[in-house]
Amino acid sequence: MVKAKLPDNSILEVDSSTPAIEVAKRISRSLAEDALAVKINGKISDLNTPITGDCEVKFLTFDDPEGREVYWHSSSHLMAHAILSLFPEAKFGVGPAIEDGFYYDIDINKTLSPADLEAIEKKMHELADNNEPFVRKVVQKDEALKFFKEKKDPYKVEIIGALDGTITFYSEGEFTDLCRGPHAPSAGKLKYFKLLGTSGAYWRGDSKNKMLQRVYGVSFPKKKMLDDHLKMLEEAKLRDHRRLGRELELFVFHDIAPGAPFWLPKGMVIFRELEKFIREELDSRGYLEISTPMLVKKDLWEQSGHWDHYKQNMFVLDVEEETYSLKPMNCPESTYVYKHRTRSYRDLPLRLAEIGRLHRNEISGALGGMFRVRQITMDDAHIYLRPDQIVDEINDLIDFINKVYRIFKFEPSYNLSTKPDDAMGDPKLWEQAEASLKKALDKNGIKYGLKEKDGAFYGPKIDIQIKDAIGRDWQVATIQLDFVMLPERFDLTYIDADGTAKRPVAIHRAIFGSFERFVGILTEHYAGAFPTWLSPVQVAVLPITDSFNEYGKSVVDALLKENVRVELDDRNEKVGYKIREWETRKVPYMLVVGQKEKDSGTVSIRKHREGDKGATQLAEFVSSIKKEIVEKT
RNA sequence: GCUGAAGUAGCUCAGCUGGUAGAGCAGCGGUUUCGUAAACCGCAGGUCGUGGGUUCAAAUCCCACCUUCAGCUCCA
Repeated sequence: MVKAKLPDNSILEVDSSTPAIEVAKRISRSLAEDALAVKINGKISDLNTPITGDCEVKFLTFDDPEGREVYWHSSSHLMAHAILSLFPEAKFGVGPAIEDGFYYDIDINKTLSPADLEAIEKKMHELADNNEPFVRKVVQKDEALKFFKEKKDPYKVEIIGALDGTITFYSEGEFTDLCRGPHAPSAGKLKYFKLLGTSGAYWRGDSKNKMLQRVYGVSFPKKKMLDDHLKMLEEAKLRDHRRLGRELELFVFHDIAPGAPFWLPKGMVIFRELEKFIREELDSRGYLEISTPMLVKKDLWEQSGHWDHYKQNMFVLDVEEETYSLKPMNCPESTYVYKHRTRSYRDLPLRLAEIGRLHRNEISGALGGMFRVRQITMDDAHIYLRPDQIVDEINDLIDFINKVYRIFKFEPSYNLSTKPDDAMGDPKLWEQAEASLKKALDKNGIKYGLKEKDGAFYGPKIDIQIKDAIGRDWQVATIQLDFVMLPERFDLTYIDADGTAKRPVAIHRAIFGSFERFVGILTEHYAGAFPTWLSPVQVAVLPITDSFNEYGKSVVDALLKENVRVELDDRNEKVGYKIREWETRKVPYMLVVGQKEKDSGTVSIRKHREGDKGATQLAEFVSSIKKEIVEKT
């Protein structure tokens, strides 16, 4: 008998060599039904893996991220099986589970059409109905090579050639694939699939290699889960900022300037509100705003190192015998502000903020709406400080970042990236800096992920991700410590209390990242229905007929006096028509005015998506909307 | 940059195998004066992404370029 310890700390005694699935059956029938794989002492294995000694056992279902991975991985095998039975000449690359589903890279002399995908999907259902088990088999390397050489599958042969140790095959029905596993017990567990599309992908991600076709799919054990997932994808499409940006007249793109938006008046209102907000915060937190030249000689970039490492992303131009570049980053030039006079330890931290226009020559294929542009406006800052000031400063930055994101109802999550192998600078400084970052995160009670060796060569960093209204993650803010790039390369010093010159540390940080990208994210996050403080038009006043235009005008004037962004809709249209239009423009408040309102000095409030809220005294509405704007709720 | 798909009116789209463009919405002009998501009538609007080629004839076929979209990082 051996003891299996379950996640709830209970112990189950079973005969040695009992397959894990039998343990699941003893726990509950539904668990045995839902289980996809098992984690034995932390190692994920197939359900029929025998339990040979005392161990901790956890069964993985679709509810566990690791269970989903198994599910999707098995689905990708099932898809490969279906593809092979429809297209026997297909050769296979790799087919892993990914964050939201799975894919398989295939080599086939035909571009797969949507109709092909449907056929594959149908075949997958047939194969799933056969409910063949996934069978694991350990094979010798030469045996494995022989198998795939006979199948004339060069990709698998290449993979096996690079493998050491145990090689395993998995078979499901007549389909056998090289695979580390583990897999779901049988194909029948795989119920609802949707193949989402195809794209090109180079073998091993290298553009020198042949391009394979990557088929993407997603699968779920319950129909509702698949439906919900597809609905979410639809929802994301409806929220597409490129479409909303045009419809709501925020910004447009034109062939004449690829990768750069034309900000329309309404979009510019949002831009300016964000700028105003961030400037108020900067002012209250001791930042000093600067503005540095956009066009500078290449000498600057040679000194900073960008000329060697970043030149392909820079716009370079020749002006009167000299080579210039549009700045792709603000950091090097901020050192000129630092250095324009001798700095004392009393000046530190010196927080230099710059809301600067940057130009980066992104390769054409990478451009995409506001998310990837060639011209960006960054809410950048460079903070110069003494090493002993790091903890306090990071602490303030975390507070700053949390405050900003709370306003937008984003959930931030933090990742700390530590010293990479090719790091520069004093190892002691690195140690101290990483400890400072950890201390600041802990002090704020922040749970964070650790990305070992993922820091920049010049210092460790904290990256902040946010989760939007439909659960998507975005990388936005960053806090990077820098001992080398700015301090060393630009030979920055301050005079310490003892009269000697010392080297400061620099912090690069951004909170929105870029205004362009951030406005794109906000547009999708709010699905275009911006909160009142950001909304380009905050109130629309709708007189019922033109005999109330005058009263409407007086309402507009009262709001204008309080700096509310208001428009009077005095067109010759029925009120239903006006309401429909302002609803589609996602304006937060509509004020309907007619005889009743005129007589009583009131307005009838209609809130976006909520409908009629009844009549209120004008003065009361003015003070409540002002409160809402000031509090950014 | 690479692979694939696409580009027709401000927007969404129709226009089959070649015979020189059409709808809805938006816009403009009128009629209507109306109480919470679309009143009615009329008008105007396009070098069919750009350039070249084939043809008696090209939105349609061919080539090049531009732009956009999906992907090119997830590693049996």
